[in-house]
Amino acid sequence: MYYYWGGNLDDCYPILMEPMDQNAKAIGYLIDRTQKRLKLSLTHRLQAANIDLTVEQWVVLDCIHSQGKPTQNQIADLTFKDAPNISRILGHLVAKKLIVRETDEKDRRRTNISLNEKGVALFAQAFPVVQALREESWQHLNQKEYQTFVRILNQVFENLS
Amino acid sequence: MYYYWGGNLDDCYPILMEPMDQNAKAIGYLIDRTQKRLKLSLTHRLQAANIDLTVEQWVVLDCIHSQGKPTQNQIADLTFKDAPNISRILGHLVAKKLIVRETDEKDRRRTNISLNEKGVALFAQAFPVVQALREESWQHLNQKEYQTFVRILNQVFENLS
DNA sequence: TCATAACAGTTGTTATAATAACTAATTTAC
DNA sequence: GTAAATTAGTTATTATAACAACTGTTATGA
Repeated sequence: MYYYWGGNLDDCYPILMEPMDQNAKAIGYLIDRTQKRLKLSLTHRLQAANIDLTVEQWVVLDCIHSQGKPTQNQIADLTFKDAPNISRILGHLVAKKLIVRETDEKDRRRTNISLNEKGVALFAQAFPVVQALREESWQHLNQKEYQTFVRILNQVFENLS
Repeated sequence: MYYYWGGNLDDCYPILMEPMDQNAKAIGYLIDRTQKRLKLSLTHRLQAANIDLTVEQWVVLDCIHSQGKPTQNQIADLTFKDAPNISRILGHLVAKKLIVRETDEKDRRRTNISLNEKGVALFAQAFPVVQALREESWQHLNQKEYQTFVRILNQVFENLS
């Protein structure tokens, strides 16, 4: 039997299709819909809080906040996005006057990114919203389950490296 | 302590930031990167097999295959996409001559979707590719771990309903 | 029955994802 | 020391995601 990526799981449970290898599971489908709902929830909460940030913009803003003064490539690596997307997302953040682009003195190919005052303020405003979502998303689950979940998720990640 | 959505997890392990509620975890970040890699893997495998389908087009094609003759709204519900996106994805599938749109006789608002011969053939061609990915993504993990994973993932999903 | 609400689908807009092709700066190798 | 390769970032293109606004069809209710 197997479950498949892309089909109806009938109220969260996989469809039994036919006798087959038990190792073939609809991981993609299951992950996809939860990821989609998490992202949409954050989008709505940011809007409800009158915070003018998309989820992706938040991810990048958060990355810059945690890194201090990363280059665009560093942001790309850390957020698992590619260079063109980072370039454009940073463009939006610059347009919103949240960050500053500075050409690196030693290597003029590089651009160092940092939050300005408004960026720091918006991060502080958005963080509690994100934090609340994290807590709610993890309701009814304990520390051990979290560890198991992370281990399995990372195993899947590694399996495809 | 908490882990955060959007930041560097340093080789798959969460960053320790400060003493805090243990229930706040970077679920979004962890799910996001694995989902992204799964999707990219399938994209590359379909390309390598010379199958002209995007992942989303595959998901919709697979849904139609499993449902027989769904309406567009049914496809939207089953794939967790919205009506406009389904409309456009179906547009691509029609352009590729893989599916047929038919106005419902009894309710002329509805459009019934079905695979044509070429669509069935392409499904048959793509399915083993998807199946192989599913098996590989689940390597080194057993049935019990799969069940645990699904349960936790669906709990997170429900937490945000 | 006729106005109104609900429903199914389409079109337009903005943002993200992935790839390709490009410029400019720096390193490397001969 | 200079040509070639590499690296950092940008721009262009196609597809998807989410939302708003729209057309056309069916159902509801006074």
